[in-house]
Amino acid sequence: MQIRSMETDQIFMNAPHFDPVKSFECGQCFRWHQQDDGSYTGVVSGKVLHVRIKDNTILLLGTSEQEFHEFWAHYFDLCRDYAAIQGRLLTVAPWMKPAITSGDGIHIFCQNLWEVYISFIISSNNNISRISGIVETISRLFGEKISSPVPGEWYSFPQPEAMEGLSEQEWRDLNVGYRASFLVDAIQSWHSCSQEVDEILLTKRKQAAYLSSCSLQKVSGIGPKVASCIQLFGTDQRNVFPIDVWVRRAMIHFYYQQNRKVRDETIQQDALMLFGHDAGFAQQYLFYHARTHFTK
DNA sequence: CCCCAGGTAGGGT
DNA sequence: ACCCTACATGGG
Repeated sequence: MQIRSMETDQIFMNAPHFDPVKSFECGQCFRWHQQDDGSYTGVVSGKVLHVRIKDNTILLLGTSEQEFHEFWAHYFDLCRDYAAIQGRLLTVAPWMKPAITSGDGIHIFCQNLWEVYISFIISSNNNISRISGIVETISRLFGEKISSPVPGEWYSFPQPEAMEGLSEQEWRDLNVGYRASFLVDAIQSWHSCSQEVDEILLTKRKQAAYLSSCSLQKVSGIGPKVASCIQLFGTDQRNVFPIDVWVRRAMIHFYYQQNRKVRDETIQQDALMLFGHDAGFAQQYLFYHARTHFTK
């Protein structure tokens, strides 16, 4: 990874095996938006960043070299050896080749657990553009305005306290549909949920957050798929394999030889057995490949 | 009009 | 343990 800083608020970067656009588009995050010129702007932990790709170089606007090293490098997961992950995946599953080829450059971002928790409850039986729209709306209404060198109006993802008082009807008025009652329950349950994270943060020495799928699924609106997405994108657990319509199609296509009658539990078990601690990365490659190559 | 979307809950055999 | 369906909303 190479960094250089020509003027204030601006950084040039080269990183092998990191493709920001694929990473933004692989469905892990909902607050990175493409501008008309093809660049992306995102709001993360109260910070705004503008990302432009030019001549094989990544241009970052809105941050300093110090903040980049302290914050963005970790968020973009730049220290992980993705080539090694791909090598391990191909060793245990050569049929992953096409998915890895199309998804090469995807990084799994280190996102805020609370934001992931709420966003993926909204995601159930919903499409990505509408999920993004709802997340943007609640940020504008209940988040805090951010001042940034990046032109535009920006709002942070709301803190739990800012949404604690919302009634089911108020959620419905935000067009979340039947997920309104889920969200009321989820925000209520967050306290006990985050307490579990805190306890583990205190008892373990590493900066590792851990949440069990079981405890997550006690919350109404969180089933196996959403729970594993919260684990994968909101904690540092990577031995999880969220199964949605696209990943199911990809697994049926590549691994089960078109056998449509495979249960999700079976797919989950097989994937964890095969990929182990790399399961989350395998899942991202499969999801991205299916989304970009499968018509239906 | 239909079907689909990063699914889940609740009810039936 | 395994089906089946309703569920809001917007887009194709």
